[in-house]
Amino acid sequence: MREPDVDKRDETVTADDVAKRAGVSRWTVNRAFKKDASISQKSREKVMGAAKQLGYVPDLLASSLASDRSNMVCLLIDDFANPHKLVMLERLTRFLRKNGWDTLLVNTSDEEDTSAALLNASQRRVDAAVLIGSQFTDRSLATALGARRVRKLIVFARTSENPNTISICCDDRAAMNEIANYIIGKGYRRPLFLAGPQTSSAHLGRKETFLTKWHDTFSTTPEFISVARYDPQLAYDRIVSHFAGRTAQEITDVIVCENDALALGAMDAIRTEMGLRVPQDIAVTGFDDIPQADSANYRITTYRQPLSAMAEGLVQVLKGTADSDQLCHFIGKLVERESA
Amino acid sequence: MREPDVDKRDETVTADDVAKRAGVSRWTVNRAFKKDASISQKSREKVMGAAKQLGYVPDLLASSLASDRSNMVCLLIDDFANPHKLVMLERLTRFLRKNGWDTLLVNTSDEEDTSAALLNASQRRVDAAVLIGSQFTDRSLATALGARRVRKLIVFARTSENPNTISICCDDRAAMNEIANYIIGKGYRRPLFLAGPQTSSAHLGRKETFLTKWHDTFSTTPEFISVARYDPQLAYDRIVSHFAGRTAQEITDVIVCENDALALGAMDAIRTEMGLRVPQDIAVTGFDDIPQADSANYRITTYRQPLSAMAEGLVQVLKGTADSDQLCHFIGKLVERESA
DNA sequence: CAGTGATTTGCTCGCGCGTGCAAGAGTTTT
DNA sequence: AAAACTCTTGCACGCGCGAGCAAATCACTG
Repeated sequence: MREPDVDKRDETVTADDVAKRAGVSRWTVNRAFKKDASISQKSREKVMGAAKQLGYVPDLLASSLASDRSNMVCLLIDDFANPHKLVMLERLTRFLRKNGWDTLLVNTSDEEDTSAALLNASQRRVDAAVLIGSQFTDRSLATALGARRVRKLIVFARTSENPNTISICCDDRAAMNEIANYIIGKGYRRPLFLAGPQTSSAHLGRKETFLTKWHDTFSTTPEFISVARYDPQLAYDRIVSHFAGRTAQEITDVIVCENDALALGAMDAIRTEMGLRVPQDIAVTGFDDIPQADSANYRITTYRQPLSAMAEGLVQVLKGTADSDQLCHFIGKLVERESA
Repeated sequence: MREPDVDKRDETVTADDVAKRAGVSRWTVNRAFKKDASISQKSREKVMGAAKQLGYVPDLLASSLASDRSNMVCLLIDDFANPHKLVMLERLTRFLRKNGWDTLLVNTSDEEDTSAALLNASQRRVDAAVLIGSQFTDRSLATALGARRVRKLIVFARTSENPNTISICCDDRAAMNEIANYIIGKGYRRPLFLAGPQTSSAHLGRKETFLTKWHDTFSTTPEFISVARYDPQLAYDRIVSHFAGRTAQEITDVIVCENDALALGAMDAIRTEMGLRVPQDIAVTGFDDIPQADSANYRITTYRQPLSAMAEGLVQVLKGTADSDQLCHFIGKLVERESA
């Protein structure tokens, strides 16, 4: 059996059409499509039958306009060189969709300011805007908040000092301390910290935590360098230039990277450009546990954020059932591999 | 100076409010925000002034409902293990946004069928749905077309036999022939083709083209193997199992991969698991020119699709100004590196 | 300054559905 | 069997804006 009334599909079929066919009112039709609506089993079946015949589905645009809830969230991202973003996108879209939210993806790498993008999102009445990029300064966040009708501004996988935003992230301090302890336990004593953009407070968190921890333990502050983007290529170049003309393995015995994207570049530089071995000559650690970190070529010792739990946290924030104390204290897991 | 009337921002400000303040009608207000509307310079300035004071921006939701144009396109993706997707997402979102379209990202890796996702997209009245995943069979496309109100169904970076879809892709046949010629010219004579999911007609195109070309030249048909997803890890495992217990370099001198995602895994397998060198023992070619292909560790000889031109083509399709003959014949560029 | 055409402005009606209430139907209690 | 419920259904009104037309205004010309 094929769908009946196939010819009708060109014109938009509204709840009124279904109502006429099912012999009920339009409101009963729309009730039939609401999960917890007050409607009898009998008329729901009548409606659903008619709806299927006509190929009716509720119009979410009209629904959003009328109810002032769009069931869309806007994801702002500016950091497409970092493979971890693909993982985050996969996880977030899946969890959001499973819970009834659609995802609006906005590329903010072009925008000088995120506020334009946020303004645009607000024009669509998104229920929330989620920042998962890296270049958002707290200042730009502040101005961005000028764009209202964005009910919730959420910073994902990063801490934010801005009191008007909700931050969902793992406990970076605990995580970095765990990495530091691991490194110390392994006997490394001449670390180099490779950081990302200095505008990001996340990296401030990780870098500061590591440097502080090290200082507390050995009373010396390790060297650190940074790159402008979380981009393996930039990390590669930076490592090369940092060690140019020096005997790297005598200066440094481990490179602690702010995340795996940087670690990839660092490892490539160590092996290909400098001709050294990881971890024998110089060890490397990362953060995020991206898929490549587990590949045969890299095998990076890293820290896995509990992305699914964090995505679940985001859903709870959207539902308004979140426990705000827990949102910034997700606990991940150190993944020990061969790179350190 | 900070924004005046800050206190007003909590309530939604509509065109009516602006109209009252500017001393014009509501329709004049909305005209002021339309690029090519018939409105005098003077009243536009009046309106814009009032709008800025009140913090007004047009509501795209209401606009979409009234005009039946949402200015949204839906991107369907199921292939998050392929790093190339991140590049595509970056490019597409940027071009779309620059031309006035917002992007709805739908993760279809969970869905048994894409039609559910398409149905959902249609409920949002997207102007077009763009398939950039890999698992869409032409059969599923056919059933997916049952979900109407999706004005345009576009298959991006892949050919499609379905006449109801618009396919935007580079000329795979020309590209693969170029790769084949390159390989032949380099003197390789024992190729192995590593393909992706057999449901994808794109891979059919590339694989078939290569095998046919080879047969035409040497009257022998090379061996080929395949994996279920464009995932480096799967490619790694497949290559390992394929050569298990055999002296690989005697069987094969080049592995032609359907894309870079597979090439990454293949190279890792050759070097790490089999202890061989690329390209001296076994060469490798890819397709897509993902960022990692250019990294010091891989240096993959590959084929770069003209993504920006293709994204521009998508925009033209949306605008209705596309030259349909050209949509499937974008020409890319062979990028010669050290892997073959 | 009336007359003509070009431009600008206002307006009616509708996009498809949600909210909240009141009327109707169905069920239980005494 | 009437009263007292509960559940279900229908409805007026509104969400914010757009298409298309009619009225109003403007810019010239002779």
